[in-house]
Amino acid sequence: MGLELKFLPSVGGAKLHPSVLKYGFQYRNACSVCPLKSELGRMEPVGAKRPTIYMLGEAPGREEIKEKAPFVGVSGQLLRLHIPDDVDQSTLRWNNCVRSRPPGNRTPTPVELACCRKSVEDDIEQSKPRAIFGFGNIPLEWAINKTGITQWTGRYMPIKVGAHTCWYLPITHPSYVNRSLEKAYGQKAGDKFRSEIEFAFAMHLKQAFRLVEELGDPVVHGRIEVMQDVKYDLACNNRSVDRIITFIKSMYDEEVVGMDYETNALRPFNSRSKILSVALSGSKETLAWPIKHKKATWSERDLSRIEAAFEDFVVDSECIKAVHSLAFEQEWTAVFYGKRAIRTKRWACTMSQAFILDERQNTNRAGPGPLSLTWLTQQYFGVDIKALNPVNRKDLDNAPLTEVLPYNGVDAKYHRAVYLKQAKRLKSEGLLGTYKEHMRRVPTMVLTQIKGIPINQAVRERLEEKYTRQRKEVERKIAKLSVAKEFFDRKGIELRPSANHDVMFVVDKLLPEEVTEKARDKDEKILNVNEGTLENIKHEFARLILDYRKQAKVLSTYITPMAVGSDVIYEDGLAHPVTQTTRTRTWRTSSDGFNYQNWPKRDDERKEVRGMVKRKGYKVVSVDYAGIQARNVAMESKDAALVKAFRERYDIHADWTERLVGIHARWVDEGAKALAHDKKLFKAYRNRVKNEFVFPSFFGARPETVSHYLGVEESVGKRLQAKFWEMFPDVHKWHDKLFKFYRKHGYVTGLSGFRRRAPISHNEMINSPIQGDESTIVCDAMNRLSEMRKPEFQANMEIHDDLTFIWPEADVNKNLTVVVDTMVNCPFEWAKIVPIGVEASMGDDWHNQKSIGEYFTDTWKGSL
DNA sequence: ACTTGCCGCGCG
DNA sequence: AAAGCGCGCGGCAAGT
Repeated sequence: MGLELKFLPSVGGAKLHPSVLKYGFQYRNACSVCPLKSELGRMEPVGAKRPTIYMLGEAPGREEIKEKAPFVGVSGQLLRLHIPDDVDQSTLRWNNCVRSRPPGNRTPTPVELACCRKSVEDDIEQSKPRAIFGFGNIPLEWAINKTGITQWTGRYMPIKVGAHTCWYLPITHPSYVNRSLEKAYGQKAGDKFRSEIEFAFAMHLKQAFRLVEELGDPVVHGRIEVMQDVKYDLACNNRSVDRIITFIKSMYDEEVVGMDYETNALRPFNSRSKILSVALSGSKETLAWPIKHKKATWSERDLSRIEAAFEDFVVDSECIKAVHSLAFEQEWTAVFYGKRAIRTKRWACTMSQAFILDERQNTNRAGPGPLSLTWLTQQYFGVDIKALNPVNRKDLDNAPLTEVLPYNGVDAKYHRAVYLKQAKRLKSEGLLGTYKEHMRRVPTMVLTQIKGIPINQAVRERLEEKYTRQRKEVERKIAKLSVAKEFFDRKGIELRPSANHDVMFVVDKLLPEEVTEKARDKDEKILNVNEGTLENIKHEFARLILDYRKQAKVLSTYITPMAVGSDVIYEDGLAHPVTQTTRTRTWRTSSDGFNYQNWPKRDDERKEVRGMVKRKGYKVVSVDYAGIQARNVAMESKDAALVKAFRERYDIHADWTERLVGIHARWVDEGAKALAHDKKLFKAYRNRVKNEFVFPSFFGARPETVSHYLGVEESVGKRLQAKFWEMFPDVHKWHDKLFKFYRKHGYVTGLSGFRRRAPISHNEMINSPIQGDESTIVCDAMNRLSEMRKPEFQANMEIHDDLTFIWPEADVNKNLTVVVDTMVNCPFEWAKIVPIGVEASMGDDWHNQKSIGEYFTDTWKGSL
């Protein structure tokens, strides 16, 4: 790496921050070896000698050096603008992680940071602030050796700087706010914030000042506190049995017990899957012991005694069992100790707590995020317990027990500790009810995961053969095109239809005149080669690429991964995808490895892949809520016209199709004439109105956008939408109300009580309650069915508005009656404002389903 | 060899 | 021309 270590002195003795240790650097003579030593004007910290808050930035900029004061440039002005008026600024002290200016305002290097560290640490140690506000990623990394400021902002944690313990509050850097303004759009007139990022920044800053007043004294755990009272027993002899069983028995009397398994696999469904060790943690002591770890030398009899005692504990004990990622722990518990153990109400999940307290996370980012135990221990105890213990997590079975067991024990101990911290916060923030509703989902989803999805391999093989053949045919056709030969001549490699890079080259360089205006942006540039672009290219190549993608997508995403021996098909022949409940920012579930929620359905040919979900002698029955999101809009807005529409079965879309023709006949040139007598055509136009006007309007689309969708002039779209709001005024008012609520509280919430926190865009504000309520209704029905504790009412799949079951043919009527009854009788008072409807379809597989009935709350008589 | 980011596209 | 929202996954390119 490019670290210039050669000029760094190597002297031992001083207490070093890990990031400094990493570079083998010592503090002595720091300034004389600093790469920035020749830069002009080293800054001194300014402000209060004994500050309440220490404002820590990244490095001085040009203005700061000129004025000899930190935070006076553009970013500093923005920051000062948002410091609440009631803050006494004479109690602040200002400094940067690097005190000289890196040339061109570049990010300071690790060496530069290391050089300044001692001086900044000393200053904090001497000035003893109650809290440090760190602006941006650099101070965050400086403080806790972790990055990800957009996810850390708005949180807080105890931190130790030198000998001084205080709070650390990460906040985004004001320059990030300034940059966000360039991209911001749709600002409301008279709004004091120029973007939602700016609003979030101001809110987090205000909240930080408030927190400093409210938080108690910070406590940071070091290695000694982490390991304290963590015991383990690896002797595997008679005395171990007594000790472990006595300990397990003592846990019955605890209020809260931390619990943790170490396993050799993520899922318990294969014969090699085993629980390696177990740890329980009570108020006084934590104990970890081996189970099936390679190095465990239990006699069969001794191990079965321990297992029996533990099973009794899991099934019978009244204490709260606190784990991290309950779904994971319950899957293993159910498979190894029985399903009856997981429906007790005394489970707690620190990951779910964290999700309810702050759902913000970047699901695209690899590595531990805000819901990980790593983050939580950092946040609540100022320590990363994973970083303290270097055991190889990926191969615990081959790690020595002297590493596995302490690791296991520390985890269990902190499950308990983090649980207690978060339980307090949930209570004080009024989120216990939301947490409880969330926790109901976990055993339900776990039981669905265990139930699994049957994949018919004969169907799969036929599909694989078919689509492989079709893909090859398209490949051959593409290879024969002259542009493919030209591509080879120009690039020296064969054209790969799967490489968009290659497709772009052909489109851009070889077919420029084939590309219609529509496929270009205002600078005549082709921005992408997606479906929309390729459809507008009048050349065989574009058509063939689209065809190729269809075949390839279906194969690689849906068919090939379902093969026996792949990582989604287990030894039982079933797929066991995970239905995640702590992932989306709207309270929907998501489906993981494989994603059963996005299997083809709309495309007439490719939807046949659903035929793989099939079990001989069984029927696949899907029951979906009809138009649930539009009903959610009615529930949220209580708009009289919309409510009436649902009660009287008035078809909004059909109505507005006719109105649209009235206002703008040109839109339906041929359609206008057909409306009266051509049912199929009318349906097509109704569909357009539904998807391009009615729904987008409910969900916050601007008139410009719906105009574009419909292909009418903006003035027409504007007029049309104005009329639409005349008909549904309270929907429009509800949009506005959401915005006001958000600006007041910093989050939006649905009728179900979940929260989505800043920063969020205007349309996200509207959408989140809709999706949240939708999910609450569907998952509640799924919960109530699951809680009947009969396997037939445990859904195989949940897809946002749909529950799917796989039943023996003879049982369908009996079972479906119960499912429909449960689904239409939604217990939430807020949902009762409109009738809810479900539609059931049935088939021999998931593909060949036919509608078998529609049932509504207000007409349901209790039988099919 | 592995991670990360982007694109493209499947669903509600 | 076009931001209604929410996801997961496969392929490729580029970085380490």
